[in-house]
Amino acid sequence: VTASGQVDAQVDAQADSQVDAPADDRSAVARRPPLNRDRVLAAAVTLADESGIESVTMRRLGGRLGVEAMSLYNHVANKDALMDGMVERLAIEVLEAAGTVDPPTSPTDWKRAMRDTILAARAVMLRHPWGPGVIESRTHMIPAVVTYFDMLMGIMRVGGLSWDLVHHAMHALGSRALGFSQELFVPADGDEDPTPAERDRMKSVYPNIGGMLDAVMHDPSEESLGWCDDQTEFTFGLDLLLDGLAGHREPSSGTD
Amino acid sequence: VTASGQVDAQVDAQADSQVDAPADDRSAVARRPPLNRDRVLAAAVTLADESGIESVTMRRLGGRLGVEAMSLYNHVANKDALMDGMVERLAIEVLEAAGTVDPPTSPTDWKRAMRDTILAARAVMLRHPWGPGVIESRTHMIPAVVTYFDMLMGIMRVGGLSWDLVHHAMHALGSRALGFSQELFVPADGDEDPTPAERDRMKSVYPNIGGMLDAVMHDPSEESLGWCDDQTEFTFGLDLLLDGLAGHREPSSGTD
DNA sequence: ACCTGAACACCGTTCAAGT
DNA sequence: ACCTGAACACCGTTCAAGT
Repeated sequence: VTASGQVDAQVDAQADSQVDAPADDRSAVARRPPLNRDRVLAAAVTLADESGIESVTMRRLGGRLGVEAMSLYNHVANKDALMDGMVERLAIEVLEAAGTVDPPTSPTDWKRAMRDTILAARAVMLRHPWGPGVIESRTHMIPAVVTYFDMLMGIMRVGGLSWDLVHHAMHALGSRALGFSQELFVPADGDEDPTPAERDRMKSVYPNIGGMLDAVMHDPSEESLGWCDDQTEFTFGLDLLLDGLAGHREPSSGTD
Repeated sequence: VTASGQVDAQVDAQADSQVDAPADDRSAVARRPPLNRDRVLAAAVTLADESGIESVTMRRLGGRLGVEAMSLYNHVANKDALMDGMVERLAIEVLEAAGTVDPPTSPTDWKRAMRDTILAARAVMLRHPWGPGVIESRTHMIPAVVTYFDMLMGIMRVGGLSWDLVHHAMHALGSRALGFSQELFVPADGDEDPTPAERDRMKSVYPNIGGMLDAVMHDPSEESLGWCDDQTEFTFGLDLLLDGLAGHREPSSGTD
């Protein structure tokens, strides 16, 4: 009942690069480079990207790596530590993306820099849809995430915001600082726009939602990707917060 | 291996009100009022309140109700439907709390009404700490939650906000509309304020967080419950959003 | 109509044993 | 040092059987 049939192709290519003799199972195991924490975490991230976070089980992850589930415990303390490691990898990716954003060139440039940085983080999250859920399930800090937060705070300090306001800002942004805002009731992939009949029923029970549907769906304005373009909504909320924070700056810290 | 020892006391009192003869197990089961969906959901909410959401398993919930786990499937389709039902109960509690808030008395009163309503919802969430997590895990709409959202939208319409702005507002508020903003890395109960030594180490790795700790912890301003008073931070972020939305109102809709 | 008992297909995790 | 195999204590869920 071995999982050797599922040995990761990339790993094999690496290990077998200068070996062409067909090997029996024992030597295959012996030749295989020993697992390490990094390879375990990378495989977990890939598995979550491809099949969703619920498919990341110790047994299935072991299978991916050509190893029994129990071997993983040599490299991560337990499943919780595995999840911490996945968030760590994700945060490192966020830091890399954030590093390509132009730092603020003047105090009044802080809002642009915050916006670009957070949207860079968002781009990473869109590549790893399991990110938000796993991040919010963590109960203790992950260093790379803290480093990212420290970076955002540095941008705001350049903008002249007081320590107290920076503190409020981090709380007000919350998960938006990392580029996501957990959507309530995200419609399933298969869901279509409501039919007129459904809209009628909806309007009788929920008059305001009904009215909104009529108004917002009627004019699919220029560049919208749909009547609920997530990117548009995200940036709207983000700008609302950043503009509000700007209004709370000390008068002495200049205008913008 | 029966769970009859854990029969809910309240249920027994109800069932036995006019029966005083000691009964054997068979008649006890026969006399017990049959379970129904409402009692199952109420027990699940109580169990989650007392022992946390992770303790709500079909087996344990059955035990609470003096019934085998499999009996629950007569009243809820599966565990997911059970969770939906729990959110439904929670949302009904939110609607009750929101119903005690004064409706807006004038267009300019909409911000006050939104604020009071959302803070009323927040009070309910504080009584049910499992609420945010379970709500965010739901993938389809729960009617009572939609009713609550419709109510919020009604308040904004009284305030003269356009349908388009109301739509943006609901997205911008996100989970804040329900009274919570998922805290990233909520410190464990046992965690104390960082010691000076920890602060020094922190300052060298995270200069901005370190600076903030110095500044914000130094002056425990008047009425704060601590250097990270959740209620203060929640209302700060909420006001930021509501004020920002007010700024987006059509000029024609009056001043406030 | 409602409930039970046994079973199934999964989990995370332990432990002793192998190399 | 790293990996395996068997086992344990849980899950959600099914199914046939009881009343």
